[in-house]
Amino acid sequence: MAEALLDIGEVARRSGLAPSALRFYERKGLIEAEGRNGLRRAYRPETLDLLAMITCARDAGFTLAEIAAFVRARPADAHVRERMAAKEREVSARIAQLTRLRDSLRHAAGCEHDPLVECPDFKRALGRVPRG
Amino acid sequence: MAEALLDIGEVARRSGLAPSALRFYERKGLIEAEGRNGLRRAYRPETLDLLAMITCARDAGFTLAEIAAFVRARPADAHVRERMAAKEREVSARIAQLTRLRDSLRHAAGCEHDPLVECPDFKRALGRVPRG
DNA sequence: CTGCGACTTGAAGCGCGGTTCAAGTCAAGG
DNA sequence: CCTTGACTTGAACCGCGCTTCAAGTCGCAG
Repeated sequence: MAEALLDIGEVARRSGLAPSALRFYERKGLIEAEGRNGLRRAYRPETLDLLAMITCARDAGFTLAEIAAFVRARPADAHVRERMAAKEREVSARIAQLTRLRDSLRHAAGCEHDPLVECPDFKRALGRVPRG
Repeated sequence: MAEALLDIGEVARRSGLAPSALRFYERKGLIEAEGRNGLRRAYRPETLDLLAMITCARDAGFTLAEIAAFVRARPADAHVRERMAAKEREVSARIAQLTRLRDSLRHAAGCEHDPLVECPDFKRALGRVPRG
């Protein structure tokens, strides 16, 4: 099965990540090479799925350290599961916030207020009136 | 009306941002002080609304430079309006992505796969199969 | 053997979004 | 007057997420 392994260059091309980024992720414990072809890192094909998940989570605003914790998670690890559940709540909150922002942008595109920022609808859509 | 202006300290307290951040935002063109009390920056109360909007957008993943462009936008500025519309699409895409991530997390919390990352449902929920 | 080209390493550098610092300035109070 | 305390400044520093660089190593073709 050793021939099934992918060279770092191939993984880079297929994942859209730079080789330097892959090595960086390895240092951070996000991925690991299964072996080497000479000096070249050789990755299992599943690593591509893992990288897809990593970039998705990263794009979603997770830090690489957080992602590393997920990546190493095993089902037995109730502790990590709880962190996942907490993250789910975080993501939900983020979605709600982004939804408000989207609505604000949608309104702003057709609004006539001069310093757009002071449009009452725009402000209301953001829903933030802490106590200022 | 000069007495209606707020000291930087007050703005910092009410907005939840550090004074250093407010000065940083000023350098970046996001906000500006209306005047000074001695050396102290004095802000108009509306600045608090502006800051609420700024932090919202920043938390949503916009760069300060992007936000600065919005902040300076005027209704006549069709160019900026288009960028807002484009941003709205971006935000929508982000919401969709986060929704997928949330569903993945939700599933992961109860999944039995050992390296969680390799759970087929988890992967499918991420919906990323570019061509790898 | 001698290139060549794609990889290897560690270390340095970068852009972002700030914070922290030293040194200075101001208004108010004693 | 002198102190106090909150501000002022520019410059340095920080953590993150990488990229870039110099120098070295490998497999393969000719």
